[in-house]
Amino acid sequence: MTNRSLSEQLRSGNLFAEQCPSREVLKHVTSRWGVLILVALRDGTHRFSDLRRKMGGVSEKMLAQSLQALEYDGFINRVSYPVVPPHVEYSLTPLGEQVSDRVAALADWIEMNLPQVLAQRDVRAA
Amino acid sequence: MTNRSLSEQLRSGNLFAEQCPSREVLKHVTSRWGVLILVALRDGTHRFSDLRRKMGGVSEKMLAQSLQALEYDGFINRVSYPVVPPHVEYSLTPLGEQVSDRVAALADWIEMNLPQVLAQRDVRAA
DNA sequence: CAGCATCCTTTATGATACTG
DNA sequence: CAGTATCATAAAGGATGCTG
Repeated sequence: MTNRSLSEQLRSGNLFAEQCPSREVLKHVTSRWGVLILVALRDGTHRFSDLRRKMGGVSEKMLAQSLQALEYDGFINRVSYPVVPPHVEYSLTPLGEQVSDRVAALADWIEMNLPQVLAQRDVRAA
Repeated sequence: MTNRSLSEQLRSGNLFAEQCPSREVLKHVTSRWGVLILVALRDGTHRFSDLRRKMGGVSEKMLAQSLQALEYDGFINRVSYPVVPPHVEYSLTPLGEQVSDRVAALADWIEMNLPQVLAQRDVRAA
């Protein structure tokens, strides 16, 4: 018999291992702007400037950089139309939709439970 | 009639708003070590050094700092026993168990789908 | 053991200017 | 429009030494 649970047996990466590449993927997905990109793209395809307008506070540089990281991991598709002015569309890949489901579940929880969290802070501060 | 979906009506915070405090909560929860702490504590109460040993690569400083942020938000309990040498136990609060569920779902997805992600990278690099 | 304080290095992020 | 390049700053992270 084994001491490892089913989820442990199915696990191909290990976030608790210092050098595991899963940590880099986690970093991309949970990065400040990565989270917002993944959530925003659930509403469908977006252009660069649409995303930028939607996500309060991103600089062009960080948006481009975050998009590239997510594209690199295969979570988003980048389609460029060779017209002038340029037209580029970003969307979730099937793999991206899966992570996005999890990321959005977390993001939604935080948005909906923000009052409870802020209340907790006050309790502890008292 | 309304144009807002149910989830929008129930949303008390908005991560897309630049100054919304939900962004800080998200930062704590999705931070490099915050994620690992929340996942690790699902196995039950841990002492400081237990956590440190479990999480490959954390420094004392970062572990303490990350624990404080999560405690501040009310996600973890810190119980200190006034003995010598010191004995401190960390555990999830009910609120913490809820975020932890979402964080762990994301973490597990990444661990289990790491091969697919790495394969995607190769495809694009080719 | 469980930290905190300090100093130092590395990333992350931002502002600005420029280009196909 | 959709970026890239550069410069500058802030934040994250780490190493070391000290303490109740």
